Amino acid sequence: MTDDATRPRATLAAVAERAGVSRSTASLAFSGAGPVAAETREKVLAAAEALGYGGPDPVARSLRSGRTGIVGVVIEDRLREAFRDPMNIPMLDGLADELGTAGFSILLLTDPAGPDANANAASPIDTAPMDAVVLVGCSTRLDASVALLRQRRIPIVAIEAAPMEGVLDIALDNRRASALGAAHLHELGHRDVAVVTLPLGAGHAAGPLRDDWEERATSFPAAERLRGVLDVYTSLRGWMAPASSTASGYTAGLAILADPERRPSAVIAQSDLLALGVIRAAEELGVSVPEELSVLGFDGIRTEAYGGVELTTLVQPALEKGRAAGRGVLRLLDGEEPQPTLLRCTLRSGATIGPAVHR
Amino acid sequence: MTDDATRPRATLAAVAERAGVSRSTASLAFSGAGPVAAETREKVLAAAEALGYGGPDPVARSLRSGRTGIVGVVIEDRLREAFRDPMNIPMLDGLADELGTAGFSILLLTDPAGPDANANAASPIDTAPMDAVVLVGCSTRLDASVALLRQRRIPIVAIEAAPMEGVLDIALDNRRASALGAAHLHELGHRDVAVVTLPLGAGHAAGPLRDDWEERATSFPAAERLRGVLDVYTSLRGWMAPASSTASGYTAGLAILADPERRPSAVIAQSDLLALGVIRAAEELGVSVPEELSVLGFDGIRTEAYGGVELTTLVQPALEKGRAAGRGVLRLLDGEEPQPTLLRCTLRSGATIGPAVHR
DNA sequence: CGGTTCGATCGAATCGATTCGACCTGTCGT
DNA sequence: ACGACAGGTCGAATCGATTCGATCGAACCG
Repeated sequence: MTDDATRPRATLAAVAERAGVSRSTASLAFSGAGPVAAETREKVLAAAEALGYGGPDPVARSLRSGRTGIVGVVIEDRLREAFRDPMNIPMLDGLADELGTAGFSILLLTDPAGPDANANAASPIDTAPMDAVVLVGCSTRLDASVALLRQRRIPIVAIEAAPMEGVLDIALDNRRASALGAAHLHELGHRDVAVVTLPLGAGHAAGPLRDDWEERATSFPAAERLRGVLDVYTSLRGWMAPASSTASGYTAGLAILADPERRPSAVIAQSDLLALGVIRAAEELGVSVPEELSVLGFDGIRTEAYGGVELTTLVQPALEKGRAAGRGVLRLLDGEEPQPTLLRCTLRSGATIGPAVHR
Repeated sequence: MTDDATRPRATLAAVAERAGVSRSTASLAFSGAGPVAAETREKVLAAAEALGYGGPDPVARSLRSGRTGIVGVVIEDRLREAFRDPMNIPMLDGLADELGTAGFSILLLTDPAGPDANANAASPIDTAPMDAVVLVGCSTRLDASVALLRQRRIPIVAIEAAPMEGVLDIALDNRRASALGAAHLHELGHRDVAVVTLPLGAGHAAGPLRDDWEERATSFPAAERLRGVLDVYTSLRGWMAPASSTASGYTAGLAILADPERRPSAVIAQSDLLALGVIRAAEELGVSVPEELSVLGFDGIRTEAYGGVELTTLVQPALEKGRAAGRGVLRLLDGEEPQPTLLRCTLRSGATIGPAVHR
């Protein structure tokens, strides 16, 4: 193998010249489109080998064909945070699966700098080469970039975002599911219930939920899940977690259960990680679950890895969410006009909910 | 905003014409390189606005400049598997952090099809546009692709791979660290020890470790960690897990602890997830840790999210691993010749190791 | 045997920008 | 008042491929 790093990279033109054919023929020999005599192809391949030519330059090819084979996935967080949410992984997996078999790769686009970012600095979202974009849990902070993408005629798919014009929506029935769970608790007699919400947006302080939460919320799914609970329990105690994690759930749990006199009979946690944290707090305070306290989760994580409690929770089809987004991307790239998708969550009974006890 | 989706995307040439300037001037107006009269810039920007021009095409720009702003990260697994390993997340985070501030984005490249893949089908690894590549836990299956990357003059950084010519190596002292942990157990009097290894490669069957493991191993870090243990305990019982997960650890634990007569005094698990699984198996069999059984892990995950056992384990600097790789990429792209990095793991004492009890 | 068709190859246009060198026009210094 | 210099603009080459239409022989068919 000729592997001379000093020599400049060979081009198709050089290969063609060495093989004694035209550039067009050399191109055909590589791409396989169009008829090329076997002998000619051999000559071209031999010349390529001799020159250390590694095949056509992807960038040049993209320029001509108008396709890069890249789909951007915008995750509005540091990766660390994004992957702490266990739902993002099967979602990405479904996305990668659907896109991968169609020959596309995923470009990870994170918000390079927080809310205080320099608005003038071009972010990769605005300048990366890609054929389409998937927005994951995106807030209004991205509005400018979304407008630019639209202008660049780049198809956009949004997962669990507030519906936007010209953006294919892949949604979960967060509100309905959340209401379903709440209704279940209501049927079991629970009247004094507390909710631990997901972070509603950067403008909020973690802690007791403020009355004006709705107008200040920027996270669509977080708000929807909360609305679902309020559809059933018009008034209740709320606590906003700073993140979807067991640690935040633990803190919230301690706060909610602190005063034995004012202890609710059930806690609705708007993610399973939060629920696990609440349960740990209850254990520590000597409150037994589900006898003295019912805990409802949301997401449907495999709890086996987290210590084995069998959560009662609303299971979301995370893998399918990613798959649906992937299929949406492919359809859009094919020039079709796919319909928005609404996926349903289902209540899975575990061992963390029981009838309300009246004290 | 003019947002006419029917009209073809505007080009810089169209903008220039409408503004009554040459293409070169229009280009300068956008890029900011070179002197442009304020008035001219205004004209160009106005024309762009009117035509719905979203800025220079990234692909064309890349072709000219030779830079795409993309770094490929090759993860030889489905994403699902890759992200199940908790060490990959801080690693990726460190990588994204270092690369992101330099303006690069990460292209996720997974092995599109298993070992049975059609070797002729061009994979994204071979055809994606990128400036550099980071290999994560790569086996010999990628050799052909690596050769191609080298031919294309694309800088390559490998994390925890067997050292390769022309590839910048970012390594962990897996063997030394593993030996360190084993030596610690030895000092505490443990003589009868079992090891639960990471998957050594596709050719192996999970279960009792076979004598010929070394020649068939394709996972470099897995093999190195095992060698480290064997540096101290020249002979011991081995069990190869099919994956680094609590479930696999649990299975391994049950198998190893099944016979009370042949129960080892310590188990060396070559990842923390495996260790947690072993501990759960021990709990279930009524074997108390660390009184009756010592368990050593490897990695240093935050166990708080997994149920709260404080593992004694070898902590690897996962974030720093990613950072080092990121810096390596940047140096290589600057034409420097960075040195390979060797990062050290440290033993962190938790509550899962105790002195050997003699029965 | 002439015309048609098919297979193989080539030339040239094209994708959408960047950038170097040339050119023109004021302005400043002496 | 003249040469130097700097700012502003433009033309043309360049990046590395793909692809359409044209060309040229050879085979095939009636």
